[in-house]
Amino acid sequence: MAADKIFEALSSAPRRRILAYLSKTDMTAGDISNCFKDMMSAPAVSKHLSILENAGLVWREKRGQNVHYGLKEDALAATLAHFLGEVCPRSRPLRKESAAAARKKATEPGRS
Amino acid sequence: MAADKIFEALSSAPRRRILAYLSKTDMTAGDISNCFKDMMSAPAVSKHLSILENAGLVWREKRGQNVHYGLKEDALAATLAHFLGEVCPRSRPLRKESAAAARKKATEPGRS
DNA sequence: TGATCAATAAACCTTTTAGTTAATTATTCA
DNA sequence: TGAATAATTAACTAAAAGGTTTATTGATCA
Repeated sequence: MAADKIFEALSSAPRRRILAYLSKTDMTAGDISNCFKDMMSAPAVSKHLSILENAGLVWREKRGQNVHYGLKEDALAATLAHFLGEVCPRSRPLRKESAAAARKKATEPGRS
Repeated sequence: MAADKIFEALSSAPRRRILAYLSKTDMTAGDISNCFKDMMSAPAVSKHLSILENAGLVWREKRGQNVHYGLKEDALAATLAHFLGEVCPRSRPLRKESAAAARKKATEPGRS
């Protein structure tokens, strides 16, 4: 199931931090690596990125020498909203609203 | 941080399944263990329950020989809504609504 | 009062995760 | 073309997760 990979990906604080960065702007692997330079090596960051990509939470695109990463908001919002709807009955109205937002977004242009 | 434990707790499919059960009704440890009887032993389920409790996602109460468990919806909803607000800008309206719902609930009677 | 049952704790084992350094691939540019 | 740079892959290690079986605790009841 897709949600398995997504929740697994979200279980790591560095990975959630990467998602937070990418929610503000797209970044290259090097940019992201720099944010963690006093915490872990570039290959470690690269692995986190591939886990996020594999979970469908980010896109990646090679441009010249660099690799750019960006957030796929909808995948994240849809999974969490679905889960909330399943587990928190009171949140079901939220889920509907989120689905509507996702639908609206899907008709707009742009990546992700 | 509290969110760390919560996301860690959510990264396991059996634990998410337990939360889904508890979203329908409170259950004893034995009830829950039964739902997993062909997948894992009772001590394994007990460990999952203690992880969920430690993350603040469920409450537990000993009644006679049994231990009853129940979902703490608000903790879950608040954490996921906060995270969504942080990472998915488009979801911020949802977050506000969720906060309002939690506030309203807080003024009502009842456990959790 | 001691046998039984529910639940958890302890001890242990195996697999997975998360990091490291060194090696590789692909691109740029002097 | 070949030196430098960005990013990833490979090989390895230490620690943590997740399961098992056995032992323990505490409540019930014949």
